[in-house]
Amino acid sequence: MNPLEQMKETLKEQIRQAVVAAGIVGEGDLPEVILEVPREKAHGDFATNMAMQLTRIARRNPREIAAAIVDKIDRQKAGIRDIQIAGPGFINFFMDRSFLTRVLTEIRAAGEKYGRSDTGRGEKINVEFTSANPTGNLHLGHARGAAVGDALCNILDAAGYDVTREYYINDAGNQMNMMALSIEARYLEGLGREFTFPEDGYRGQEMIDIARELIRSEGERLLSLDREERLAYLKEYGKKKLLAKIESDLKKYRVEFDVWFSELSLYESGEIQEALAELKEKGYTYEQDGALWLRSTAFGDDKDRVLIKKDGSYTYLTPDIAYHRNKLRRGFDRLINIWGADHHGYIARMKAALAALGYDPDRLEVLVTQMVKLYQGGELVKMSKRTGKAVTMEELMEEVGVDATRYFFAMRSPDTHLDFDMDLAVSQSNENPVYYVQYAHARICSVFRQAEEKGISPSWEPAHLARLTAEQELDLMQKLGEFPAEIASAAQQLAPHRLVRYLFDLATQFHSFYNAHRVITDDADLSRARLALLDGVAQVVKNGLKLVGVHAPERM
RNA sequence: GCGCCUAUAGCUCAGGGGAUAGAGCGCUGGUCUCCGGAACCAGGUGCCCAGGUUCGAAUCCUGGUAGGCGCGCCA
Repeated sequence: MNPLEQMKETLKEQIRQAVVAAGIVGEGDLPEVILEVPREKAHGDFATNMAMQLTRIARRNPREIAAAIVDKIDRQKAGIRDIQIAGPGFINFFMDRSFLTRVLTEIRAAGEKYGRSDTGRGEKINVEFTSANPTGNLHLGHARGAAVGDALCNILDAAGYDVTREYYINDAGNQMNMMALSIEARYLEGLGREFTFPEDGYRGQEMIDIARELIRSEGERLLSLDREERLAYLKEYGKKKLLAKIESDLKKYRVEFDVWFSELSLYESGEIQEALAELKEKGYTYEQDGALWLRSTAFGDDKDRVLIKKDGSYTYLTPDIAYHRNKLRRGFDRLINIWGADHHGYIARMKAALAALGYDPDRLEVLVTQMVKLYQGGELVKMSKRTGKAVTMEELMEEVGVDATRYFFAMRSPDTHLDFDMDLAVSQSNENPVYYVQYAHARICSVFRQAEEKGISPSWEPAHLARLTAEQELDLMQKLGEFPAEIASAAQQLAPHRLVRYLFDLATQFHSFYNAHRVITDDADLSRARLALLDGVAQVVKNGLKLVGVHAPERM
């Protein structure tokens, strides 16, 4: 626990004791102490609404209650400089802030590990994201899911959860046959043979590229195979190629998965049959119109769902049930799925299926990322899956860059409909928020280069750090002290964008400080202390950006 | 028709029971003999509508309105 958190805990304990000592309520009825950092400086370093929370129980005026509590607080023990009762009954605490310099010592000692905590207590979480079908390249929407998913995983990991990143490969459904047919058509086309492009085929450029590659390596050999054999070959070949491309795109995007889980493997292992058998045994299936149905309405779904079609094949849902069952049987406490908004209608049936299998459906949490609209030159860029016209993730990385792309996606709440402004993201200017945060880091590195030339080094000697008494310095140290709690709260709320917000605010505080104070001065002790402060800021910016998947450059 | 998401400043978005609702962009003006001006400081109009719960609602509930996305024995 860092010094700031220690101070908050001590204060909370003092408040609890004071409430009881004042005889307002018994220990058992004590509400949780909520301690917040007020927006207004004039409202102190911390504030609690305890007195207002107690009005109903105590049946007294909140300001009176507040006065009674304040009277019993041991100011010295809690390191309090002043207490004020304000507004409807807030108790505002003004702390002795000299202890804040200890935050810098803490950061220095922890280095890259600063910010980590054990809030998650090693809870095992499986996060499944991206999971695009191996029928084409990753595009804009996948880039959002990947940025959010990976940042979330990093944050959960830093907060002490045991995280597994997983990609579900849909390599068994009809879409794979369609992929093979699409490549076949392009192959025939490339060889100048007669062909008909399948009606719902994939029209992306990647199908043409794969066909061309095949023509180079195989020539006309595939023509001699019988149709079934040829399509089987193309299916396998295409899958390998497309998956390799997906994996390499993600790697460029700085996302790496722990598990690539094949849907096909569920057929081979017999787990689909097992899952079906369990559902049948528990009595949640029935036959109708020649199909096998899941009675998902028994668990809050809109309608029942088909598991086995009239033709004997599975619907998409069936292997997916087996897959989620598999994840739970692997021992994960929680499953988090990140899905695009176009799949949100699927949540209810998946949860229903888990409930039917006897699992608590709340163990599955689905984060839905809303649609991304791309703007370029002030115009909406239209995309169409049918014609294969879409902005790919690769293009995005090339044109915008990984840092800006990931920052842009991570900085928004997943459930907001996002307007992605290409011009803004590309612009190497002060309009672009990603540079603002990175610049804080680069600027500090530059100061350190200057300091080194002059032979001045940072110092964490308490006597030197005690020189950091300016308000902006104390505020900065407090902000740095909040970093671990920010990570923990972003993890608990599954909200990576909160962390991005924090980093932006930290950068603002730093730039503001930097413009108001010189770091390298004639006062050697003060200079050394300020360098220690800058070291702390740089470390936190770097650690924070890393969680978002963004580099912290030393020069820009 | 039903379900999910969204509605906050001119634009893009934070805030999700608490004090005077914030930030970026854009606009206007200012700061620097000095460590990087991709910086800093100052300037302002706003919680879609109507009810309800509460000491207190932008936040929670109900009902509307508007936009997005779904609603297949496709995946």
